[in-house]
Amino acid sequence: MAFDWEDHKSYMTVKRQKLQDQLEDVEGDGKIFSGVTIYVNGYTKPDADTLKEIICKHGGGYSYALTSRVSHVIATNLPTAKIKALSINSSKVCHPDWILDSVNAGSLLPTEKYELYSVSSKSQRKISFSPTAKKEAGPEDPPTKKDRSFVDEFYSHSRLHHLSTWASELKEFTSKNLPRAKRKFSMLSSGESLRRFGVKGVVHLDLDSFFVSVGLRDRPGLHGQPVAVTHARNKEGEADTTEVVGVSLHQSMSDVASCSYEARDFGIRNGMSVGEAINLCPSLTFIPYEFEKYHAVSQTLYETVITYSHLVEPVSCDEVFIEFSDYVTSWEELGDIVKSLRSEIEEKTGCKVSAGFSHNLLLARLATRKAKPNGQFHLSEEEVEGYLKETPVASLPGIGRKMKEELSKMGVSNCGELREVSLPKLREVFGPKTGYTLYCFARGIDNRDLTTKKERKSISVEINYGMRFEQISEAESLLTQLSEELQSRALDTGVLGSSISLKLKIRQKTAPQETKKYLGHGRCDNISRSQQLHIPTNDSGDISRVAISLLKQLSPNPSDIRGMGIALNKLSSSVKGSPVKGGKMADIRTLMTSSPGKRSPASKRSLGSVLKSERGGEEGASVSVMREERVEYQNTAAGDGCTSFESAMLDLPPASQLDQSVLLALPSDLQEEVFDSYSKRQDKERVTLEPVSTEPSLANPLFPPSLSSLSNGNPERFLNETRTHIKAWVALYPAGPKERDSTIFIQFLISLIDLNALEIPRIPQYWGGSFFVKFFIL
DNA sequence: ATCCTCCCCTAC
DNA sequence: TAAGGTAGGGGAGGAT
Ligand SMILES: Nc1ccn([C@H]2C[C@H](O)[C@@H](COP(=O)(O)OP(=O)(O)OP(=O)(O)O)O2)c(=O)n1
Ligand SMILES: [Mg+2]
Repeated sequence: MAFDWEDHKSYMTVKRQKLQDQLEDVEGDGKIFSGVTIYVNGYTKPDADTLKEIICKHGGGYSYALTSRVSHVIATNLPTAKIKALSINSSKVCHPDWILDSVNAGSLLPTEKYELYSVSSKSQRKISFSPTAKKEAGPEDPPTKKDRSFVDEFYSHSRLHHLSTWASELKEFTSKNLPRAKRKFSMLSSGESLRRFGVKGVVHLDLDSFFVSVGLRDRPGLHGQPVAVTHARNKEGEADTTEVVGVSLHQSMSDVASCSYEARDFGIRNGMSVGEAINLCPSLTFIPYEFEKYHAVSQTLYETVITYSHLVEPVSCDEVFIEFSDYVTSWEELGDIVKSLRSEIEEKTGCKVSAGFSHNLLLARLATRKAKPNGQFHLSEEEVEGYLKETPVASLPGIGRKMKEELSKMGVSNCGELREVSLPKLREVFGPKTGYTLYCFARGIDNRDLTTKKERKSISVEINYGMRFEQISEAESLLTQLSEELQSRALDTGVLGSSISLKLKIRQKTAPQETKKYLGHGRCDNISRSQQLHIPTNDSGDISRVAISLLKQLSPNPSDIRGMGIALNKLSSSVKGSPVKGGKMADIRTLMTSSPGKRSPASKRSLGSVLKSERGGEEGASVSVMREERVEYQNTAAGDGCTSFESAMLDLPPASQLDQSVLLALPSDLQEEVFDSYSKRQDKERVTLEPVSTEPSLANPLFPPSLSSLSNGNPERFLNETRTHIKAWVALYPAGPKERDSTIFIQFLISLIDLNALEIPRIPQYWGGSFFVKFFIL
């Protein structure tokens, strides 16, 4: 066999990388973080253990308690009050990125940009405390493994969670940095470039057995062997690891996240269980996850890629599309660029990359399959037909287990056979869109343009592992934790949701209590229900209130719950002054008549400093301050619609819109009350009040008040507090509130209904018309 | 037609 | 033990 230059080269690269790592280690020892001792507060990314490992490796100290030794507190997200409390003993409170970036930079970076209370700090997330760990973590109460919440613990070990998180991050990174990235090549005119043929040059990059490749950087002895990344452990080719359970590994249901190509020769595949894998290859070696390393490699991959083209479409942490149409004159030239791109990435990350390229996204992707491992392949226009003919349909993106099965029933297993099926037939079986896509893909046709940024449509949190409840209250408590996690993510991404949905996995009747996978979900039915809001939110209190209400509606048997998730849908932006795409300034009429769940208009304002000053010093102050940072309510500041107050009361919410779900959740006597007030109302004449001036109303920061600032559970206090707010609000207007302003109040009441805040004061007279009237007779 | 809700499927 | 998340495309079937 001829000398394999590629292999030799990669061997050298790895060797170099290894040397470099060792050098870094030597340099790092006692260097970067000498004199630095950190204390990690709460849940961070990376987690406390990882940070400890990093800091110690680079000469710093780690403390389990906030002692005087501590020079820096590390936290990802903290309420302002807590930051102040933590920083009193002159230690700085910094984001973990300070540590990561310092390591990357090879020197101690100034903390300035990473201090949580500084203006430039990247995010201010609220920490999610679990019910069991919500005690203040003070100096005498260091965080331990034990008081980490289930949610945090789970996520820190979940590969799929990391995969999703990184994908989101990289999408954000790309859309933010792509426009201002310094590029290696300058664009050609469309007369010179590939475009002169009316053709695109699309490259698809994908790291080879990503997790394994990263793991093997530090385990050169395992190169060329069947290796898999998994949580299950026995040997590792490393001496000190205990050979725990030779036999039990055969039954392990732990997933293989990634396996080497040598392992694939045995039939092992990503996603397989360890038990299956070891049966296929008893000599398979398992190595552990190293999430932070994967993260760093992904980051480097994307930093590198965006210097090659202004057209980059992120796919995942190890996969990306790049369009070169404007940078090359021929496919040969593109091939050379791809070669250098691949070696640059391998040089920087120590991981091998394969690349496929062709004239559209589909074919570039298919070409990558042929290129792997550690190669590149150009699928030319002439080759397409022949190549596709033998390509199994399951290789087409979007065709998975189910559709492959479905096609197989039709006698179709490769693209050549798929071509024989008529378009109408495909549409009949798979629906209009899917049918058409199949028709095109079978022919190598793909007219999609590469998209560099896509607007997020939803944000969600879910756990379908380890869910075992006896009481419904336990499930509710978990929903509360998930709500906090969701709030935290919504804050980070700057979104508000107008729709909240709850998703449950419920054990199937015939499925056994004990799942095959330890604490897995087993065979389940999925059920979901959503609730529209009139005012978008990112508040965990709002979210959990709605989620729990939805849970009650779905009324599952607590012991059958195997998974739960919450999603925010119909998103709008919470960033001040940032216009929402497609958003219109809402006039009163629009607001009054809009269905719940509609996107919020561009015009927004925060509760702002007035709310803060109004209640500063009161017990609820810190809550409202936090809320102020989170939620910015939409306003009715602009527009000239004139709807009478009376008609507003009559029109909103239309009976058809009054959320059935909320209604049904009420005791039946309350339901009747509500129906009653609706039916009475229809008989009434519509009364129009004084015409209202069309000038913009006084900016009103008092309404609506923060729900979480009101006394839930105590009807009398609730009412009184709300009255206080109304009085303060009215007092703002020398000549009394304009009609339009009262609509804000109406909106507020509606939102109370949305959020089930009114479920708490279970007093019939608060409901229906009398409820509204009561507020106005102050 | 088009929209909405509740799914199912797919990909990493 | 094991860490089965998450976003998006799209279909079925009903309401408008
Ligand atoms: N079921 C899966 C599939 C993938 N991954 C993770 C581990 C993989 O390393 C990474 C990238 O997925 P790929 O599909 O790109 O697979 P690999 O990179 O491992 O192999 P290759 O791309 O060479 O086929 O995502 C996972 O955890 N579980
Ligand atoms: Mg890969």
